[in-house]
Amino acid sequence: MAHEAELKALAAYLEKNHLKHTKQRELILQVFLEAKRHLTSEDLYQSVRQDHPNVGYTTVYRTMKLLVEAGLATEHHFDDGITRYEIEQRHHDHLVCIKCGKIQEFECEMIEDTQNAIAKRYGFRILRHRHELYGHCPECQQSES
Amino acid sequence: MAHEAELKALAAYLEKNHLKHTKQRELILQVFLEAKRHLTSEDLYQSVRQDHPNVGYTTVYRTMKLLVEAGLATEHHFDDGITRYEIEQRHHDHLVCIKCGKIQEFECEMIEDTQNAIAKRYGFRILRHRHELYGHCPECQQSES
DNA sequence: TTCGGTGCAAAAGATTTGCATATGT
DNA sequence: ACATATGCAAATCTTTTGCACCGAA
Repeated sequence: MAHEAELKALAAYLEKNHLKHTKQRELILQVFLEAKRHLTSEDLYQSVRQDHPNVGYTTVYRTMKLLVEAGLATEHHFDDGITRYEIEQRHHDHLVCIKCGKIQEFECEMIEDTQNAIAKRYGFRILRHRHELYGHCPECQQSES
Repeated sequence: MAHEAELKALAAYLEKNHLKHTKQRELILQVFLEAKRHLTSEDLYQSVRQDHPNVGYTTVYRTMKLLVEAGLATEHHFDDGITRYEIEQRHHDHLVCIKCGKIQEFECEMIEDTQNAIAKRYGFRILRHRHELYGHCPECQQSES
């Protein structure tokens, strides 16, 4: 069974907060970690139900919130307004194809410096950010007339 | 009556597309332009209803989509997932206070250059982007213990 | 007169909540 | 045993749609 580290992190978080370690929570975390990134709640629900048809929507929603709290997942709202979850990992930003929906991640430290300068100018204390570039991916450019 | 330019732009758009120039459309545009930025549909609906209690939600939603089409407004999805509209103007990005909700706009050309470099690396053609910094505004930092 | 527009109510989609039951601790 | 978690159904919230009626072109 994979994802030892995450399972341990979940257990630690649950214990620390006097919450219970249930089959469902572990299961949803597993499915989430195994799946490709940027899942909607619906995606997760469907995947979970394949093996465990008795799990409800409610539990998926509640568990994803919990995983975000525990620092194991992050929530994203891209421009279509649908909530997506992603595995928490090193910070990065996104290139989103508005034709096929593909999401490409990228990292860029140079931008982070610039952000700090902007924040200072307005007196903000930055805690996090989003930086998303929308356009056409290479494949979709090919299929353009 | 203010906002001559926008009203004219609306009229031109309507005519070009064989759509009708109605009281409601003009009214909603007026309210939108007069209000402070980053309005939700709910905000708009409430404002419009103050003077014209007969206007329906439906019309507000439909009109805002139309204004976006016409290039008079832009749609934003910040991290709370609620759709907000903003007056279309020179491109800029946002600093969002996650305590009081204040939104500060900023512009930064340097970042744009970096974006182009990233896009080239992945072969994307960028059409638009979002860049949002989340944190605490100066006022909210003051009131921190 | 004709076709698009409006407003209501109902539908739809995503997410949350109430509650009785089930299950970790 | 006790407190939290679960799953269902119902409730919410935001946005969209169907439809009869209204109004601009």
